[in-house]
Amino acid sequence: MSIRVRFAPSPTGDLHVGGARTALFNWLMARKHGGTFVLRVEDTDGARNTAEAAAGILKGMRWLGLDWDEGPDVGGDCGPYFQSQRKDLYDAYFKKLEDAGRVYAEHDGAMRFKFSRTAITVHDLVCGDVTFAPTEEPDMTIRRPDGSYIFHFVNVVDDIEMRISHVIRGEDHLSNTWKHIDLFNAFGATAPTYAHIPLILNPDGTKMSKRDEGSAIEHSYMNAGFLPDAVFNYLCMLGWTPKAESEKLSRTELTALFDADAIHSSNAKFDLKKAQWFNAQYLRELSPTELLNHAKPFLTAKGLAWTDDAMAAAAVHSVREKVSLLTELPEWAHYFFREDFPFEADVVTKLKAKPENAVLLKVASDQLTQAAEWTEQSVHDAVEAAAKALSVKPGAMMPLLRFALSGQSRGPGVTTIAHLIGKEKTQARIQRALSNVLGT
RNA sequence: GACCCCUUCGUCUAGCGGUUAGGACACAUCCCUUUCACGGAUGCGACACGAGUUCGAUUCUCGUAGGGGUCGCCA
Repeated sequence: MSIRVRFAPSPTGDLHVGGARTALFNWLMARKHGGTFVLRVEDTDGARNTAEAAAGILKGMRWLGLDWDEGPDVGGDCGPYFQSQRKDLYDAYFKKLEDAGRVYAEHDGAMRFKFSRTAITVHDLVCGDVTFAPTEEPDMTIRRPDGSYIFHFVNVVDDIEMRISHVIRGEDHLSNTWKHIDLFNAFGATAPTYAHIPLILNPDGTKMSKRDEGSAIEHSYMNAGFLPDAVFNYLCMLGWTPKAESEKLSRTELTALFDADAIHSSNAKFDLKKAQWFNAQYLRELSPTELLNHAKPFLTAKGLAWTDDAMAAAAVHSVREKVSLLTELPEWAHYFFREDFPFEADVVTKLKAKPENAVLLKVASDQLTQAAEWTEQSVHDAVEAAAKALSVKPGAMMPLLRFALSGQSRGPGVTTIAHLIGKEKTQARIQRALSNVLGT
């Protein structure tokens, strides 16, 4: 039997970490076994669903690299993949239930499914066998008076029609799963294998909802400067521990290691700091070009522009280990992109602190002018020569140059900055610091 | 209220009857260092509680407490 899994979001809002991880585990399951990953949009609630939400969910999944084999935009043999377009099918299945005498009408026309009221056991890859005693709950409504169908019913019908072999979903569905099995039985169909994965909670242990920090993929990750690979990796670690030496694993490794049986059964609290740590790890591995590509929107959003891609790439690359999020890049690298960068207040204070600072800068400038070539080494040699000429340590000279060249008290090596901006700008910036800040 | 799931450092977790209870993030200190970081080292820090079973329980069983979930004409 081929592995067919699905992610079935309801387009009522943005893609959330919980949903994203559910999608991710399904994706991993399909990829690991060479199966099929189906994306099905459960938009049966006309009042709450929006096209924007559906588009947003697809966007988030694409960003995470969770490509689907069947579903919206890509089609497939079991379409359409929007439940709002499958009414005829549901009507046909409803008829089967009717013929079997398993449904009856309420006074207002709503239709209920008659439970079998037998003990039902859910065989779950994560939770083991969970048996529910014959229920005392009222029969469940599966069709509204207006003829539209309800979640439990369409979910089961589609899982049958789409030949879903494994249902990996949030643990919040476990308590209702016996109802689904009751329905599968009523249709004479075999229920899929279930795997109810633990929920992701807020740091304070409460249920994560749309408004909570770190919950929305687009807002908290895409726009917050995370790399998709890092989020992918971090989400995997919430509720599942691959048997590997490191926690930092590529998609390929994660796919090879994936094992639904090994998913935990206890909820996990979300830790933004650790997610950022993963991001920092991935950020540092990027080549200058890759880093620039990821950084572009964040740089331009801050008004930074450039014409030389190689230079811009080298610039962001030079500060890559200072940041853990792409959004932090502009504040660390802005002076590589503009000449009118501001001077930090304490930088001005430190420059003005000692009268001889102006002399140090002038001598350094003179030595730099004489440099025949412009490499990090030659810049370093020039600064050293200047220090020697004044009988001070290079360590006294470097900070001043840093202030002059970047307006910042922290950053990459001074020689790296000077080399990257070039000889002319280095000279000009020293002159500007001398005249504008020190007034000489 | 009924039913279901869960319970190891602050957080994510390893552990599957005998361990100095291991790792990662965070935090602290030190080293490295022209700054900030990176990196390296060290430290801090946990088996919810109570009964059993057993020669021996973090590990197995039951109970209690706590957390989460479900019981919709939401999904």
